[in-house]
Formats: sequence, C-alpha cells, structure tokens
Amino acid sequence: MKTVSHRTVGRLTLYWRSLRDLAPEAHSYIYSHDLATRARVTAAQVRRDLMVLGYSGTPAHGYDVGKLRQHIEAFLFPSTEQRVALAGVGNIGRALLKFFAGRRPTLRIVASFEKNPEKYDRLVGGSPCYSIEKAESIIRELNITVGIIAVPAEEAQFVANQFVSAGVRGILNFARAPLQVPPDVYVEDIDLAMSMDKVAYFARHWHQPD
Amino acid sequence: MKTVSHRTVGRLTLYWRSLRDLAPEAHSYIYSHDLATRARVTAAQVRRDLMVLGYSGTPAHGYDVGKLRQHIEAFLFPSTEQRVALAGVGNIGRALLKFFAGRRPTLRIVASFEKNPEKYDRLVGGSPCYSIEKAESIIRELNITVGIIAVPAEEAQFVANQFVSAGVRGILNFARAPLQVPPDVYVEDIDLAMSMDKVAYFARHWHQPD
DNA sequence: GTATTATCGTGAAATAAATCACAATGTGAT
DNA sequence: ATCACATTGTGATTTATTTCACGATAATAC
Repeated sequence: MKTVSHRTVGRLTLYWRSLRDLAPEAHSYIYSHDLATRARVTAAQVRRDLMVLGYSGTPAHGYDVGKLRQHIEAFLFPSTEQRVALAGVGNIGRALLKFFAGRRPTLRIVASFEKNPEKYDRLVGGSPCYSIEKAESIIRELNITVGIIAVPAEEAQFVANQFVSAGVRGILNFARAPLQVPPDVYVEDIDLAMSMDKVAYFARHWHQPD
Repeated sequence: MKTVSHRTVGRLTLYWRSLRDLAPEAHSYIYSHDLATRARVTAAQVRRDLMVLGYSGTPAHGYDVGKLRQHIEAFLFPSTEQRVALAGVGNIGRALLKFFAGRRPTLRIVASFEKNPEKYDRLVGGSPCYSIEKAESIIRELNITVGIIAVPAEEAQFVANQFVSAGVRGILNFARAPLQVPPDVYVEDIDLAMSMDKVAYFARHWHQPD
C-alpha cells in the first residue's frame, strides 16, 4: 500500500463524520465544495484527499454519499475489531475511558492498567482495570494493538516499553514526555499543556487568517 | 513582531520543560544536541527554533541554562496573568479543569460554563461554574482571553460565537466540530476521536521511521 | 444535436517546515 | 601562540503539504 499523508488520514475522519451526519434522505450526492465547507477545508483539499480512496465522483453529481462513505470506511476502519488498552486511570484516563466507551464497533478499549493497587482489579469506565505488572501478558493474550498512555511523565517511557514489547503498534500519548519507540511503532502525541500554551501564546499575538 | 511558526511555539514549551526539569546544579550550560535528545527532535531543529528568541549560545559551552530558560519564558509566557474559561463540564471538561488547576501562575482557569442547571452555580474542579447564558458578561468582566470548548459538537459553534463576541482571542477546541471564527482568533483543535482513528490506522499500516 | 455549465481529477506551482552543511567562534591542549 | 576541536547560527536544500489552474466529463437547456 502506498504511503498516505498523516494529515489526509485525519481529514478523512472529518469527511466520514460529515457524511454520517447528513440527513439520510436530504442528500444522496454531495459536491467537494459542500464537504469542504462542512469540514472547514478547501474543495481542492477534499478532492486531493479523496484520491487515495480509488473512488471517483462524477462531474455532474459529485460524490455518491453512500459509496463515498463506504470507501472511506473501507480505507480507514479495520475489517476486524481492533483492541485498545489504556494505562493510567487518573483524571484524564478515566475521562478517556468514558469518552471512547462504545464509540466505534471496530475499535474498543478492552482493558486498562494502573500502578496504584487501590484503583486496579475492578471495572473502571466500563472495562477491567489491571495492575500495570500484568500489562504485557494481557496485551498479548487479548491481542491488543493500540495503546493509550495517560500516566505521569516519569512513567510514560516505562509503559511505552511494556506496550511495544507486548506487540502494540500504535500509541496515543497524553503524557508530557516525548517517547522513544522503534520506528515502526506509530505515536500520536496529545500534549494538553503544550496546546494550552500555544493557544495562550497565539491569543496574545496576532496571527494569519486561516 | 515577526510571525513565528506554529510548531516552533509548541517545541519551545518542550525545551522549557526540559530546562525546568534539569537537576539544578548538574548543568549550568547545555548543548543543542542535549536539548534535542530530551525533546526528541534534531539538534538543528533546536537551534533553528531558538533563533526566534534573540538569545545566542556560545560555541564553547552551548546555552546558559538559566538565561535560555528566561528567554523562553519571556517569549512564551504572558507578563500578566492570562485568564481562561472552559465551557462544558462533562467528562472531558472536568478532567481538564483538574488537569489545568494551579499548573501555571500566569495561565489560570477562572470560570467554567455549562448548560445543564444541575451542574452550574457551584464550584467545579476548583473554579466557579456558571450558566452558559452568563458567559458573555462574565468573560468581559473577568477579562478572559482564552477559551476551552468541551461541549458536544452541536453546541460548539454557539459557544465559540459567545466566546468570540465577548473578546476571547484563542480557543482550545475539544468538540468534534470544526469551528468558524474570525481570522484573528486562534483555534487549536484537539479531536480525540480523530487522533484515535489515526493511531488505529497507522497501527495497522506500516509507516516511515520518525 | 449542440452549446453551456459546473464539477471532477490531477499536474504544476506555491507555501511551509525540516534538514543539511559549513563558515565563524571560542576553548583547552601542547 | 598556535592548533585542533566541537559547537553555534544560518543560507541553501530537501521534503511535505496545500493551493492553483485547467483539460476532461457528463448533465441540462434549447
């Protein structure tokens, strides 16, 4: 498979969401500029992104909503259930467990891990929480391929190592610590403090139009 | 002021954090490659980023840790307290309130807003929660310039409009809806579902080395 | 049937960001 | 003093991403 831009993958989820949220009867076809408006990008960007799908619209009607959506789903979503584990059931961790619970049939958090004995060995946010000690064996056993890290910065690298050696291939990292992982493991960082600082900075300094 | 790259601003917070966390006595000087390792970027990237500060290191010792930190702080942080409001005290909103509480002296969440009457008119996560109806007047009154949106997608644009017309200049948006704002208002989107989808996608597909 | 029109797909150009590569610098060894 | 060295700051280059611009296409109007 040809390599697809990072950002394109992100925007495809925006398009998918827009299509999903269309009134079912109102539109059976949609134009690139309409999709673009909904996702707040340009029409050219939409058309460029959709090129990766191998599905074409027609000049007359644009894109068939149902078909386009199916092609995005085929591209973006796994064919079999993809399992996720989360480490660190503090403030953020618990909010994420609740947020992601039942959100997608093909992407499911099936376990969480925690260092603090008062928090593990019970259900948290809809899935069982285990001692972090058991992470490696449980991840293997349940065939988990995606990990979420929501532990303090000091422990993030340790958790990442456990995840990677157990077979996790993608990590969503909320810890305020840049992770060291093998090049074939994908890491997406969400650094809340950094984002906040950026917003505060640009709120004070004039910035270019979008 | 010359316009500074989006990403540079983000990385400066990483460098600042690295400097802050150095053992105070261990290093009074630091080299670009050392900072680079800590922030998991390249040395050239560090030097390029630091150009915006107008502070130079010396070829012999690298950067004076104290001075570099001061310059980053002067660049990145406001001179007077910058006030923040949050809308939507659900799962994510409450976690954010707790997460940001007391984190920085110059950046403080001073109010939250909520539609549901059962949740407002009391303290939530350390700051008072008001009816969303009062947002505009309270934002003006308290001179709030930064807003966090953690409401459902359907209400996000309404809240953004309130924020903007009350004088908010930067928005951290957790809603899964692209916002429409004037070009001089900065928006940073954190789309948890999109990030999760991206991680899941790239966990399944081979990707280039970092 | 032909002209008109709006849209699509995509090569080419523009813009943004990261990396390379090297002259300039200042330090310590001899 | 002089040399060798590691590091800095930055112009030039490369890579990534977005936007432009236009030929091709198919529906509709006449």
